[in-house]
Amino acid sequence: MKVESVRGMRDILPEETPLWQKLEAEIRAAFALYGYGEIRVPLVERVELFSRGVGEETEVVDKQMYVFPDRKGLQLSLRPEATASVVRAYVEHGLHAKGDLAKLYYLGAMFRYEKPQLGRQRQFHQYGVEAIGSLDPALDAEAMDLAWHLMERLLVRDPSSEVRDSGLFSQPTLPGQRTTDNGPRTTDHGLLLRLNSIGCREDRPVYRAALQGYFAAQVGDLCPECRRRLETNPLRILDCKEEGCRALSREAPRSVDHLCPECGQHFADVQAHLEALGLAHEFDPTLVRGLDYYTRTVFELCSRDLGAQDALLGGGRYDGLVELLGGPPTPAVGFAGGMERLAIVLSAQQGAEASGPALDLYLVPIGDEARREGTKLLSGLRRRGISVDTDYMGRSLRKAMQVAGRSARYAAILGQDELARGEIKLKNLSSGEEKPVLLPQFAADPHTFLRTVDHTETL
RNA sequence: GGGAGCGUAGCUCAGUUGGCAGAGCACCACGCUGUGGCCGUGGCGGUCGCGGGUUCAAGUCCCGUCGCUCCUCCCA
Repeated sequence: MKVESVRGMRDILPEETPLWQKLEAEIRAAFALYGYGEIRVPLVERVELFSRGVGEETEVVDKQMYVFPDRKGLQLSLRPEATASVVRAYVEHGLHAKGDLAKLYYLGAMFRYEKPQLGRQRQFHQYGVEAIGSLDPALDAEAMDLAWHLMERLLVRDPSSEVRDSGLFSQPTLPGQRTTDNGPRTTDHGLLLRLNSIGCREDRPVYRAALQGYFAAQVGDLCPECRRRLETNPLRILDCKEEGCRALSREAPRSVDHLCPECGQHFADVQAHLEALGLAHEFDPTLVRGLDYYTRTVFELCSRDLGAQDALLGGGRYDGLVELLGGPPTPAVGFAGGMERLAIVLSAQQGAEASGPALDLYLVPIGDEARREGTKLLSGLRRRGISVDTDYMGRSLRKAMQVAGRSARYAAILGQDELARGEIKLKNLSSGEEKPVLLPQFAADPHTFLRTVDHTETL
């Protein structure tokens, strides 16, 4: 019986995992630089965490969330995002009682029931940060600076390597868009920060009513989906890509015109900090995010090189979520990004980058006695820090040498002749230099003896 | 959710109006009996995604289904 993977769930094979490991390492390093500590929360939560926290009417919860009963009938969800879980953990473990800003980051699998396509799986991976406990506009700016810094260290653009022709990333250059033919850059990575403020809990009903009033008067020009949104979630209309809806959205009331004095000042302060940081940002009055918990600042970091699906990560403030989930009133800000999208961009960038042999040494045994001796030798070498492997496929000497040539920097040949003399032959596989060494001494101090076949210049 | 294209060897793909299932790469053996990269010869490898239907005959035509990809949508 052949069982295949579930739709939208894919394997990441050893060929690809080094890329993911690099991604994860860069992300962890960047987060650590900004003072964030890792939190690991469960993949499974009670349904109501997301239906209440993220919002019943959001697309993510309403249409895309995996929901199932456990054996006792408890309704559970595979997490569609992590912010709600992190906040639950923050409240559950009383982190607010420590009276300090909690800076938490996570990295891991999320689940959304979507139609799979390149860079979008049903099990996908997100990284993100949550800074819980401060309303300081400088913290909003710091989150954006962190996002920007992370992309800078990942998206080092090499003009000699063309972005892979994947459709998603081969959109035609738009008018006014810069091309990549003006040499290496150290500061401009084609990044653009889109920014808006959607106000606090008090501002929202006022703005929502203003939007409803505006769109209701022109309901005939809205797409069917947006006619529904008019009642359930009028903010989402601003996000619609239908030309008719977009035209209306351009003239629609702006959330920034419905901010209370505190929110208006906060947004001004955030922008002032961004100016001070020198981050290129663009005010986008139609930017609203898909999840209900956002308040005040919302942002997306986009790449000018990615065409229509250009958002690398998104985030903002969620000053009401901690209280909503049973904690004290606590402001917070964070962002999340998709790993798959980064993996595609990175693999395009370093596709030609050849990695060296994975092993230090490959043992080529000839005959049964040598294989027995080899078993002992391998175990000892590994305990001395030499990465080493041997043939378990019964290959001929020639084939074993072939395998050695592509998987290791050195070969060690052990046969009847060598055993009789108490020796083993070491060979530098890039220079071809070869010499016999005494077996017990080599086993005791392999690093030194491997260097004795390094005299010839390697190409 | 709506629309389109594609599923043939481990991988990349040919396969004509329906008429014996193919190539390159990879793998294995040999040339070269104990020395890799190059070259040559041979070999292994297939429920043609799956299930029905039409037909003397289906990889090819029809219906269904699963999967992937693209557009749209949503977003990360």
